[in-house]
Amino acid sequence: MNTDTILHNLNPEQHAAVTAENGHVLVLAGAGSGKTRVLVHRIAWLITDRCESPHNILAVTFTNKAAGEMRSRVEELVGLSARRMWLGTFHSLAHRMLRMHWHEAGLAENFQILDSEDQLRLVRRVIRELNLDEKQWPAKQAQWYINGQKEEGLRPHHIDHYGDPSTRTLLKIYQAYDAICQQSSLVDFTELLLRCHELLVNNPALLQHYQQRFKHILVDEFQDTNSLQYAWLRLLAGDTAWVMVVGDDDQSIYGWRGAKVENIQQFSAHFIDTHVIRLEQNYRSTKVILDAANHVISHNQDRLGKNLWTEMREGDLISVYNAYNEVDEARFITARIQQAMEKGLARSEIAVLYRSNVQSRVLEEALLQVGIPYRIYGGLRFYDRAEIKDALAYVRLIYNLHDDNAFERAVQTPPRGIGDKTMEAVRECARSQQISLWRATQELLQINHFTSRATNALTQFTKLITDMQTDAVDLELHEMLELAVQRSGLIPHFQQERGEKGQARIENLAELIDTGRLFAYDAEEDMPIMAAFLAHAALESGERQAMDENAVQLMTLHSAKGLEFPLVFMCGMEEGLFPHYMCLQDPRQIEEERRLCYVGMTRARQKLYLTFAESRRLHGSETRNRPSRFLRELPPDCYEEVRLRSQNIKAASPLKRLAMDSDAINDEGLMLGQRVYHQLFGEGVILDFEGDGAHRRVQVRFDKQGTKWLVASFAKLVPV
DNA sequence: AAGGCAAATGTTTTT
DNA sequence: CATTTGCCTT
Repeated sequence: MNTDTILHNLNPEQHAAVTAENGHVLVLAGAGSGKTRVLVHRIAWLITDRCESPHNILAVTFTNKAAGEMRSRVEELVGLSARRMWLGTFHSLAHRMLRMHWHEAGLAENFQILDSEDQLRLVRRVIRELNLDEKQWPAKQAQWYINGQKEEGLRPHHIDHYGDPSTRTLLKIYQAYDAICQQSSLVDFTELLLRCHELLVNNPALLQHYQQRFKHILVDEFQDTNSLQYAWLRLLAGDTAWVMVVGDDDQSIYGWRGAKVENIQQFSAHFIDTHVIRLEQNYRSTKVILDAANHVISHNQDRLGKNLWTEMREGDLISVYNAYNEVDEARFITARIQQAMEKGLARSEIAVLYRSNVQSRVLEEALLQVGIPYRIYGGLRFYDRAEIKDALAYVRLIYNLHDDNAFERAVQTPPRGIGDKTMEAVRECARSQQISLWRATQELLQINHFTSRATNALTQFTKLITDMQTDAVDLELHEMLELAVQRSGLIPHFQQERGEKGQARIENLAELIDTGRLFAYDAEEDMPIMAAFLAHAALESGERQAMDENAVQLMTLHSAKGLEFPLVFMCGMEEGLFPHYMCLQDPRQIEEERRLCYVGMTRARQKLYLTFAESRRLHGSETRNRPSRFLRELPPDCYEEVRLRSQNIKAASPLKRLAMDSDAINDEGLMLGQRVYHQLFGEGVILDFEGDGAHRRVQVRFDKQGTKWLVASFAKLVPV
C-alpha cells in the first residue's frame, strides 16, 4: 500500500503527527480524536514511506487486546510484513527480553511468572515464616508495598527505613520475598519490568544492541505509565530513537495503581526536540455530549488543558433520570433499552456503565426479566479462575517438579489427606536445606518421617505426578492439558460441589483443553511451547468473550475506556457511589473520579443517559445519597430531566405514582410502546416523548409511513 | 484433615 | 446482600 492511502483521510494535526520527522512526538489526544489511528498510520508510514524495517519498530500498548487490535490494523495497511515488529504490553515485551537473556538477567532458564494471586500467596507465606501477626501486617498491604518499591526501581538494599518500625518490617518482608523469588526464579509482574530494566542497565552491550535496533518507539495510553515503565522507555530510547507517545491527561484514571500523569508533563523536558501535537477534533460524539463532558472536566484544576470540538450535529439532550431506588433505575434503563432496540439499534451498540461491579446485579435482573441478552465485562477472567489454576498447577508441576507454587496448589486440590501439618513439615525441610518442596518430600519419605497415613497420601501424590510425567512425554499441548484435567481428580472433585457451580467449572476445564488446541505458538519466540503457554496464561488472563456477540454491554467505567457506543447509560450518579466515598476526602482523588466521569460521558456517540437513585440498597442496608456533584456540573442547556412514563407504575412509591398518574393524563393515556392511530399516517408505535405541555412532541414509528416526530396536541393520536 | 458454621468486610484493574 | 476468611468441630 502506498503513502497516499496511508495519509488519506487524516486531518492536519493527525497528518502532522503521523509524518513528524527529526525528533520526538507527544500527541495529546482527546477522547475520540483518533489516537489509535495516528499510531497505526504512523507505523504504516514509517514502513512504507520511510522504508523502515518493522524489525526496527517497538510499539507498546496497555492491554494485550489493544496490542492485538493494533497489529491487525497495521497489517491491514501494510500487509504481513509487520509481523517482525515488536508490539505488545510493557510486560510482554519485558518478558520476551528476559526469556532471551535469562542468563544475563540472573534467572533460571525456566523461570516462572507469578500472577498477583500467586504473589499474594507467597507474601502471606513469607509473613508467616517471619512470625509476624497477619492482622497487623496484612499480606495485601505488604504486596502493595513491594510492588510500589519495585515501581520506583528500588530493591531492598536501596531502601533506608530510617528507624521507622513499620517500614523496617515491610522491608524485612520485601527482602525475604525477594530472596525466595530469586532462589526459585520466580518473577512477579512488576519484577518483569524491573528485572528487564536492570538487565539493560547492567549490560551496556545489550542495551546498545536494542538501542540500535529500535529506531522508533511508540507508546499508547501514555498517561497510564508508571515510573518504572517510563524509566524503561527512556533507557531503551537512548539518544537516537524517535519516540512517539500518545495520551490524554484527562483520561488518566489509574493513578491509584501507580500511573503517573506527570510523565506527560515531563516528557518534553526529558526528550528534547519534542513536537507537541494536540488532537482536539472529536469524531465520536454529538456536540451536546461533548460540550457537557468538556464542561464537567473543566472543573479540574490539574490539567494540561485542551478543548475538544466537533463538527457533529447538536444531537439529543442528555437525559437525567431521578430514580426512586436502584430497582426503579434498572427498570428505567431496561425500558429505554427496549425502546432503542425498537428503533433499530443493535444490542451491542448499547452500554450500561457503572462505578463498581456490585451495581451490575440489579441491572442484570432487570434485563433478565424482560429477556434482553446482555454481557458483563470484568469479573474473573478465564485464566484467573480457580479450577483453571488448579489444572495448570498440575501441568506446571509435571513441567517442572521444583515449581513450589504449583506443588502447593496441586497437593491441596482435590483434597487427598495431605494437610497443613504435613505440609508444614515439608516446608520446614525445604527451607532448612534450601531445596524444593518436591525434593523435601522425597527426602522426608525416605527417612520415614511421617505417620503411615501421611506417608501413604504423599507417596500416592508423588506417584501420581511422576506417572503423569511419564505419560506426558511427546504429548501435544492440548493432550497434556487433557491428561492433567483427567488424572488430577479435579473433575470428580468439582462434581461434588453443589449447585451449578461445579458443572460450570468442569465446562471451563474442557475449554482449557480447547485453549491448548488453539494456542497459536510462534516458534520464533524461541522458548518451549509449554513455557510460552504458561506465560500466556499468566500474562493474558484470558480475553473476554468476543465483542461481536449481540448483547447489551455492561461494564465498569474503568473498563469502558477506549470503547464507544451509540447509546450509553451511566447509572448510580450519586455522591458516595460516584464519586466513590473512598475518594471524597482527597481533592486529587475527586479529580480522578471526575476524569472517570469524563471518560464515561465521552464513550457515548449519540445519546447519553445519566441516572441516579434517591435510595439504594447497598451491602444489605438502605442508603440515601445525594445526586452526584457531577450532575450539578453539567451545563444546564445540555440536559433534561426525564421520567419513566411506561409500564412500571406499580413498582414506584405512592408519591411517584401520583406524579406519573398526572403525566398519564397529560399524555391522554399515551405510553411508550403503545399502538396508536393517526388520521393521515395510519397505525404506529410510540417510541419517545420530548418536551412538556403545549410543546410536547411524540415520536411514532408508523407501519407504512416510517418514523415521525409529531406535536402531541395537534396529532390527535388515538390509542389502538 | 476436612467440612461446616459464624464473623467480617466490602472501589476502580492490567499485567 | 454475598462472598470470603478464620475458627471450631468431627
